[in-house]
Amino acid sequence: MPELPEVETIKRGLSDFCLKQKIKNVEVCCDKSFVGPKEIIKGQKIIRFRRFGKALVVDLSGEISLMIHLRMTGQLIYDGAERYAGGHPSENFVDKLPNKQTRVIFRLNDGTLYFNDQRKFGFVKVLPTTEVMEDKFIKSLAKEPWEMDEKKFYEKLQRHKNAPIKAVILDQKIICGLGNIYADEALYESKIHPKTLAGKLNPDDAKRLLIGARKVMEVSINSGGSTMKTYVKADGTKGDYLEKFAKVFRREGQPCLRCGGEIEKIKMAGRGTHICPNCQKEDRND
DNA sequence: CTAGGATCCTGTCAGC
DNA sequence: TGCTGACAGGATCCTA
Repeated sequence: MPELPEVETIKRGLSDFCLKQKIKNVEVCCDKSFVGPKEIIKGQKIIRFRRFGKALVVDLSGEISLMIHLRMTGQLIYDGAERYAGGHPSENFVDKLPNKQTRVIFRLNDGTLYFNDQRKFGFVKVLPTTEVMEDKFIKSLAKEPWEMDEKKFYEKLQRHKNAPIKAVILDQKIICGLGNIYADEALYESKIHPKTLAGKLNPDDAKRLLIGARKVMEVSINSGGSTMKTYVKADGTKGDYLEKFAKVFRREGQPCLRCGGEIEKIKMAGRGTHICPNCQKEDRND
């Protein structure tokens, strides 16, 4: 669901709307979605938002933090004088809230922050601010594409030489931030077939892939993420990476914007995978 | 250690 | 209409 660009966009948006607000009350509608004691966050003020890969961290006063992961279908929606919504795209962004998928409700001074999550894979976790960096998930994350050294990336790929490259770049412990959309887009950008074994890639391939990953995510962040819909002053701009910038994701049957060939959808590592079979050749005899 | 598949959960859609 | 299976922007756990 939300990948790095979407979480980054949420981070920026919520920083605008929720910073310095006090959490007056917390209502947990689904126990599975909330980990830790909820009582201790009541009365605390939101002082900072941070992002680690696809995880959002909300630092509160009193040395308490919330770690939020949206996984596949999570959404964060702030409803105040204006509405700001991000995460899994759905019409719920404009629906009445709370709704059937609302799992946690934060009552703030000037509005309400809803954590919605259809499939309940995501969660909000309470932990001391000092322990955020020790959190098992956050600690395990690899660097993001912008911080990743090209050589180190190539070396990492060699350590997974028998796995298809798409599966490798979806692993947050290898490179952090890519999900199903941006993995497909980055591979298309760098003209690498997703089934190519990581060990078959040469240093130049690795470099192109890394640069491609940075590029597709930057474009998305600059357009407000692929799924963001911000309803600011009711006229609302809408994040539209998929419609405007995705070159292969959900474009099966349509022409490749580079060669005119037909985009195909295949299945890989249990995920739908989009390629231009002409630009991304599977067989490499080098 | 790596690689691959099942699994968590709810909802929607295509095809009988 | 009703059922059934496939699929969904993620990550973990288990097995070989």
